[in-house]
Amino acid sequence: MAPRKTQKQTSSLGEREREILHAVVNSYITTAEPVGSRAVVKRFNMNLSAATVRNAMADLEDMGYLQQVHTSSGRVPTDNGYRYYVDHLMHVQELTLSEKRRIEHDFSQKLESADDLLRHTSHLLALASHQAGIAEALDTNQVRIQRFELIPVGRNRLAVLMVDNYGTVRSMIADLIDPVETNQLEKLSTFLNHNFVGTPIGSLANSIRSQLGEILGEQRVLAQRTLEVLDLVPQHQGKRLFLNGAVQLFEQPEFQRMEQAREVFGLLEEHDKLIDILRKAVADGDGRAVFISSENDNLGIEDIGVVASTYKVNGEPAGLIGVLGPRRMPYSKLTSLVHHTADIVGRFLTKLTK
Amino acid sequence: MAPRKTQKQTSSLGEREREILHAVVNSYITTAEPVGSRAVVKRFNMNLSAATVRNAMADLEDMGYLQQVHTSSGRVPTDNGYRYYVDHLMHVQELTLSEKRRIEHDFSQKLESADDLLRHTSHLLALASHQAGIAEALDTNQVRIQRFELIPVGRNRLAVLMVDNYGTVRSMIADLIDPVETNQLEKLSTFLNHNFVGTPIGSLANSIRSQLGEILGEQRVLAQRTLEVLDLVPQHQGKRLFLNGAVQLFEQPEFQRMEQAREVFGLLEEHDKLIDILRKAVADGDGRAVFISSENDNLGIEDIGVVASTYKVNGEPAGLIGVLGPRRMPYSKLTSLVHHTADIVGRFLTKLTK
DNA sequence: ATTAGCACTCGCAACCAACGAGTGCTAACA
DNA sequence: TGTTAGCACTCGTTGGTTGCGAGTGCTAAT
Repeated sequence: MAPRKTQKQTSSLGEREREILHAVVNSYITTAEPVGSRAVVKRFNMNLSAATVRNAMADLEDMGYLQQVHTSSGRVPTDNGYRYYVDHLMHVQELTLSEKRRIEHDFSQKLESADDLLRHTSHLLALASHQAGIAEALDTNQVRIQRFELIPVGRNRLAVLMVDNYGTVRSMIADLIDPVETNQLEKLSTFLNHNFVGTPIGSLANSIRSQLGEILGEQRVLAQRTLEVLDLVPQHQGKRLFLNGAVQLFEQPEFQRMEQAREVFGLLEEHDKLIDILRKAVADGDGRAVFISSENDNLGIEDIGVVASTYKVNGEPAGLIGVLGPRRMPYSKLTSLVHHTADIVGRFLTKLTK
Repeated sequence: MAPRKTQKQTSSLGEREREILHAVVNSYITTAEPVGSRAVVKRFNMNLSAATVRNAMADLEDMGYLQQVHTSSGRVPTDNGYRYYVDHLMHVQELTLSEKRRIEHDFSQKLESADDLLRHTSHLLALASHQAGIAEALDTNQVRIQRFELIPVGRNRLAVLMVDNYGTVRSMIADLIDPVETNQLEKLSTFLNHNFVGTPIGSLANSIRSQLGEILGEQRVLAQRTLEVLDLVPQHQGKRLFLNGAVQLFEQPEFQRMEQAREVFGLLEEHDKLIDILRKAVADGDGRAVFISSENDNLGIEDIGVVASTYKVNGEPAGLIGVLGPRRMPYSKLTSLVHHTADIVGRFLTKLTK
């Protein structure tokens, strides 16, 4: 057992400090108001006087975990405060069994396609968290072509069909100049199935471009046109991100000021940045993480928090989901919600793959 | 020529009143501030005294075209005022040739699929109008099946392919219990192509359900499963609405107050309501219209305006586009922007159909 | 019919005082 | 030596007062 600390230090916290920091963050998370020493002893009926707490809070401020919005008003957690809270203090609040059941049930209804499932996920997260719910579409390296089919349609047109390992069919139509000849078609089809089955959708275009030479000699026009069409695949992937429940952020007191609100909504429209944030949140650690506002960020957004988690398909990381809200978020509930949801999403997606 | 009016009347406006109403609305549209009598004579240097204008404005208020936000402050247009302005007063500000060119050019880049085109439209509208841009997806009755293809995939799976008259291919996969027999497949395929080609996508499900009996006897299992899959088509249509540029609304002074902003953003998330509004706007008239806030609306939203237009494919109305912003909008520019864009969208979509 | 003049209204910003929540510090206490 | 009570002080918030200015409606003169 470590010797009891009696000296204040800037590096690590004593039991009392931890307790008080915990109380402050908790209180602030629920009330959104700066919390003073008296409030702490009352709400958490500690066996301490306000003055003692006051001293401890002053220390916590010195150490950078708390912050005064102005001289002589209650304290508010800093980024570091949240960070410490999330990492060491909070009791993760597991979902109840019935909540888990409901989520599970919710998903079992929605097994059509991976996209639908993920769209639904963002919806569910928004609903359950009262924050903005985010779900990234499947990583394009996770989605692999399983089979090509070429089908003549009408006279001069060719339907190119790709079935992926999630059972989704992508299809597009190529306009040809000359009518299709069946034996050429078969050759091309064999060629595609032989060389590109198993290729991740994300790298299909490059993959094909690099092997273009091999085939061009023989069946120039047909092949050329077909490959041009295949080149378009990635765009046809559709949106990479599903987002839901943004309006709920208006409820939060921190977004009552227009500036803030505008910033956040601006961010929410920039899907690339959003994904970056999720990715950054999850970068270190075990793929489940909390991101707090301006922790080493480069974007001008203050005062947001994110809880994110990677979902895995067949054991492989395949995408991200999460919720976004004000920095002051009920992390203790949200982490379990998000992580558990990620697990379920992963399981159902895995079930979809063949 | 009608005899000059010398008497005030509540029914129709004299030349002076019209002029002044025009001035007030114009001024308010650009400045967003209540406009007083003096401001009118100054900004539009009329040969009248403020007092005279004052009287006229009082009359206009009696007639319900103007409104005072409080006793003794400038006037603001009422719904009726906007309505009169839009219908009788404003000079539609045609797009310049270069603007038209740019729009046209913009579209010619995006000829992939109808959905892409419409997504792009909402984007373009948002950009050009500085309001929220909206584009409804193609009417499901406009999209007609042109050809079915059934393709065995692997062992027990069947890909169902539908090409529509826009060249878009819809495809889904049915899991079968028994391996596919080729001759059954051909029969089913012929049946589908014979009976359902030309059916609008929107009514396909019903159409098929009603003719289910005819086929079941012969090839029960295969047919059943296939039709089940086809039943899902409408959901696979994806979102019915494309929306863009909502953030820009934050710039508008009328949405600085949180209440308003929240209301509008709430509305923007309810795509069904949005479509209703567009539809209502366009219901009467020639399919091009302006909708002003609470004109006979049932939803609790105040203070919005909409400019909408129907786009036609092969002469048939096929969907709606429009912009949404505060009631105080530069209608004279926006109407031409929206209507012209609708024309172009229609033309390009028509080009897509085969 | 139009205009000038004038008293009046009302929102808005500035200022002020009172209040109260909360602090830091000091001195007393266990 | 850590804890507590007491107290003076800070600072945001609230509510009331005031003055200003934009704009009006009305009346009387043109």
